[in-house]
Amino acid sequence: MERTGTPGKDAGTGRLNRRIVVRAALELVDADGLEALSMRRLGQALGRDPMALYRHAAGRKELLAGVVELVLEELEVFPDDTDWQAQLRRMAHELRRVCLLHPNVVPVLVTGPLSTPLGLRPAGTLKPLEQILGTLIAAGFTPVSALHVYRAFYGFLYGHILNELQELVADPDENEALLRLGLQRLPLRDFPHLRRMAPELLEYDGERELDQGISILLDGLGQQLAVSTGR
Amino acid sequence: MERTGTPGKDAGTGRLNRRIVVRAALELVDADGLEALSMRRLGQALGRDPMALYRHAAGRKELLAGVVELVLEELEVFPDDTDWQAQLRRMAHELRRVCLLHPNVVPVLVTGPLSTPLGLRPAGTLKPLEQILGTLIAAGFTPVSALHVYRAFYGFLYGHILNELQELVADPDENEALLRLGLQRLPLRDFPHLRRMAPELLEYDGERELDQGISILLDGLGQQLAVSTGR
DNA sequence: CAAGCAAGTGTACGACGTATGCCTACAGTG
DNA sequence: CACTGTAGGCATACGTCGTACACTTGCTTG
Repeated sequence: MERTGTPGKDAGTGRLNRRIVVRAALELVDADGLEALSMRRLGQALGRDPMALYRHAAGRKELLAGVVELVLEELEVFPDDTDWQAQLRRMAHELRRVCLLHPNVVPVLVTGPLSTPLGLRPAGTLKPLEQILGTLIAAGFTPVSALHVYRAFYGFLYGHILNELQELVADPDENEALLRLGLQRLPLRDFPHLRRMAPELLEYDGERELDQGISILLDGLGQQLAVSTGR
Repeated sequence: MERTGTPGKDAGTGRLNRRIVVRAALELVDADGLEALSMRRLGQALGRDPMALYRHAAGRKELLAGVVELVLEELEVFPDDTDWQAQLRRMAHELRRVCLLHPNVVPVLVTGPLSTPLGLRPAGTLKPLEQILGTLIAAGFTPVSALHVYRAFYGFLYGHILNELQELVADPDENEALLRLGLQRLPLRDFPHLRRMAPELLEYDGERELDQGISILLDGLGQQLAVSTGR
């Protein structure tokens, strides 16, 4: 089997392994989007026949699960901090950071769990759940309460990230024109408010929005905890 | 052009229009999932050549946007209510209800906006935004504040719905076995808490979870409003 | 060295979205 | 009535996709 003269840094030389394959997949997705990830394209990028990839990933879907796992591995884990609220805030910003680095992965990161029962998910994708459980249980929450907080927290977080990624645009000027035009096109009778909110819509600060959202959540949680403790 | 003898209720008889096409697409997705929706399958279901569908939808992606619009049309709009918090709670449950009716549509409902700027979205998909803006502005919020509340609220809502749909299972007994097995498979060192939380994980009440989440949000909002009003 | 296994490839199939050009039916107009 | 324009539909084909299956190659181990 001749392998010399194949283009690319590591492509075509040495044996593949799962990590190499998944990493190349992530690079492809980051560069050209989810739909650009085909087994043929990936095989080409690695200097291999596409069929070779099936030695390292069961199929395209499972490969994408590996990509998600790889992205979540980039989440930094923090030393134990006694302030669980500060911890949650940090985790939120960390997930935001990672998702902003890999915006094209977010759709599959967010919808993947819909088609994979928790018992079948790759361990790496369950790390955030374990992390929050650990943080909250260490802070005195019962496992049930910790789980409820996780659901509310991550529910909001995913929603926020989806919102923020919508605001990412290549060209802000072009976006403004498009938005104003699009809003004008809406029927006045049905959209009296939205039609005149272009300035507000154009002003978006994702980090601040996230901070405010987390504050709302934590305030509300604080109040609920006070209520259930005061009983 | 002979049209007689074509199977199906309305399939094959009369002219298509966009509504018929989009509705048939929704039925296909509801029955067999998003991936089952191909132009060929849809054409077959309608007793038409797949190429005929392009007269009514620009392409598959735009067709899916129409499906989402159709689903959002099912959201009931309520008479004006002076209690904006009760309104928000109702809207949340209404969206939940509709999403539970069409779980297969949720992935595209949630991720669609990532690839379509707001100015290019079908008007129907912007109805929820307008509704919340209207409700909050009528309750005295400024447009900016209303927009921020919308983002926090809908962010949480989408996250909650994604969570809840994960919990939908065909066979609860099989799910339990799978979950227990899956949790046991996790390394104890990395997942000390999650590994023993099968009972808690198995107990899920989506409606209650949503109610509690909304309460958390509204409490937190109430507190933030009190802070900014007390300035 | 031989056997076994992991990694890789050749070939092909069924399926996909949609470009392009042509056909049919119908409505409107002179 | 004949003609034109338009909406709806279809035939053909192309490039692309995921992956089944069988075979080949390379490496490791006894």
